[in-house]
Amino acid sequence: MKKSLSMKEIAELAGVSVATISRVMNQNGGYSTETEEKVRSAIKKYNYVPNSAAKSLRTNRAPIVGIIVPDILNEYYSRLVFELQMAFFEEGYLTMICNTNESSTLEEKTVQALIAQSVSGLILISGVNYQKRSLATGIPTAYIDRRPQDDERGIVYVESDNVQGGYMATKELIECGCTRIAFITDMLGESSKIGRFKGYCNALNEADIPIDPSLTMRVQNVAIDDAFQVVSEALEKGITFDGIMCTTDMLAIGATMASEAAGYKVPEEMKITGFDDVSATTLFRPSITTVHQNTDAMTKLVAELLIDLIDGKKLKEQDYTIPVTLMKRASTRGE
Amino acid sequence: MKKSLSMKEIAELAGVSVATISRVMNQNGGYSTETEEKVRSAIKKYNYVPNSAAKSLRTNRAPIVGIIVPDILNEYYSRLVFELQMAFFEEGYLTMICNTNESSTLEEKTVQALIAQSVSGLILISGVNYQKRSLATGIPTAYIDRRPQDDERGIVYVESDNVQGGYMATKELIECGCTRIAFITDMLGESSKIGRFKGYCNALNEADIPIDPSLTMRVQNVAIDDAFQVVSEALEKGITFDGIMCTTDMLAIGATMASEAAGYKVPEEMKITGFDDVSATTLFRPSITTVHQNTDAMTKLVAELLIDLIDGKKLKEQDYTIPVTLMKRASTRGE
DNA sequence: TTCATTTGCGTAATCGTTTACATTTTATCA
DNA sequence: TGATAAAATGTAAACGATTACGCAAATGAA
Repeated sequence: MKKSLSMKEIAELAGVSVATISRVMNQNGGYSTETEEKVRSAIKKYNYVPNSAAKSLRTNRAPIVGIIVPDILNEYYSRLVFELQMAFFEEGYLTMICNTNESSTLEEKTVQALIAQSVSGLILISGVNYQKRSLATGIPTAYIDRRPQDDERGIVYVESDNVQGGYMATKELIECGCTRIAFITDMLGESSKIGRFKGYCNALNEADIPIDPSLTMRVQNVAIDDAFQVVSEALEKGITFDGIMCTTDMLAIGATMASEAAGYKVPEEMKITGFDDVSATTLFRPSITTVHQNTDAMTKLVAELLIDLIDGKKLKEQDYTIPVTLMKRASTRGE
Repeated sequence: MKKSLSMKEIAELAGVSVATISRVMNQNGGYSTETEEKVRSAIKKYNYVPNSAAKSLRTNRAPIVGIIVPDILNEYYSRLVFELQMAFFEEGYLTMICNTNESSTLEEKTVQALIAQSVSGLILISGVNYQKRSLATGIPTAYIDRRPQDDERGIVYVESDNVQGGYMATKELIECGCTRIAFITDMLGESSKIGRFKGYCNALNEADIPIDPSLTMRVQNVAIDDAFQVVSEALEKGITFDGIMCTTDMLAIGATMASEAAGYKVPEEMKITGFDDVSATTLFRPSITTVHQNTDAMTKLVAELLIDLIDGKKLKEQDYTIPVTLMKRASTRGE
């Protein structure tokens, strides 16, 4: 284990003081071009790498941002994480990506651990307001995709226009001739899902279709099997509907499978929409009509906001909503 | 910004010295149960969180392991990363997951950055031997999935039995009646792909089928479109074959689409196998016969090995191969 | 030339831990 | 009871950076 040289040693080798090395490293000025040259060549020659623990200790901040994600196996979230990482790397930040598996206890532990690492900032996909719980006080924090339930507009938040997305998906079903439209979601606790439900209601109201509570179905996980089961049961029980709006693509795929298994042709006798536009929507037959979230815009924006926060800038706006796009495919319109 | 208390302050509040606090925190012994109780309650009461930068500075090691992954949007890799993260979290390590997008310059930068963070160890999915390049000297390192090309058995490495996997997939095609079997892969530079090719050759040899170089096709990326194109072209050119062994599932899906587009029925007239067993293989119709990698065993093992390395233990064995399983599905056998 | 500024650089305190060593307290035993 | 060993606790020096402060030399104005 060849330990790397410290600033002090480099200083001796370069014939200057540690202060000068530090100044050159951080380009703080207060040195001549001549000295700078001397220092730079010593740094290069001896391959000096500053000790970031010492730096963090002194400056009370590491060039790292923590990212809390509930389920990295979900393609939508892994896309978010991927883009976040790229955005931060370009700005000189490393990211610690932490998957919480939708477990709040694991999430809390992880946030603790990240804080202990004195990360510069936190990106959260979470329904918990840590600032309020005074866990993350003082650490710049921005939320994306999910808004904490107990938010009082104190947080920085970026989301898709879920209401609009829910509205567009439902309207597509109506336009394609559906008159009884079911709604499937996992827990309605997440703000994004609530928005989608609101959009669903808006579209129905606009078309003067009454909202039938028996057509709202809940599911434990956003998994194909869960949707399959709940749709199969509803159909068996004799509940009738000719369209299903699902709050995720996996639910839509499960719903399609169940409909077909029960003898309904999709899209002829049953039309279905998803949400997120993951790759499976075009791999699966019929391809799934879905709402595309502009993750690229979302992640770039939230990264920018967090960095502004870290740099101590005041934000004009704390709350952002990004437009979505409807992708019309076979599950509503056929090939 | 409410700064959290330091050990010194806690010490005063608890009426003991910093050394005692430290001893209790690290359970180093040398304190009475009574004192321990006093310390613990103060820690809890004032919500003390140790500063990890200071700790790292002193101990010269952060409880973090870096993970380099080439493409986190690839479900196989995201599964690997997910499991790695869980395994390390359980052992008290946080992970810094860094996606390199298959770019070697980005990869190098990232490794540099991780080292500067004084991570305790590195998990690499990479074809580059950083120890040899003396970039990562002294940092415990383990490779998974890809073996560095210039390896001289100096590294710790865990992989699937790719040769066996390639053999099983090809043999399945032969058993199902194929006589001219194509092979599609991306760059053959990666050790895993080379192994799969070797398995393919082994199976053909065993069945006395000559290896026809015109049946080996290369593709730029492991993307559906790339496979679609190369298979379509081959078919147009009049190259004949009745089976395709693909080195990833996405290639298999693309190959299937191309075959069907060219008028071949899968599996009746064209049989296809994939590799990795991602979820799309069962979503896609026909479902894809594929080789399942035991990622759970791989990640648990590599995490254990790296931690042993970090703890300074000697490893009995440096090189591990994990068995794979063939998942027989519709693309070779029909429904 | 003289005094005031500015510039360049070094000294040393500091961040919050760990830990070797010193010191005090308690336990053990003849 | 004393002497001695063992256990519990405290003191202070690191770790490697940043930075306030001070001093010397260079520059400029008069």
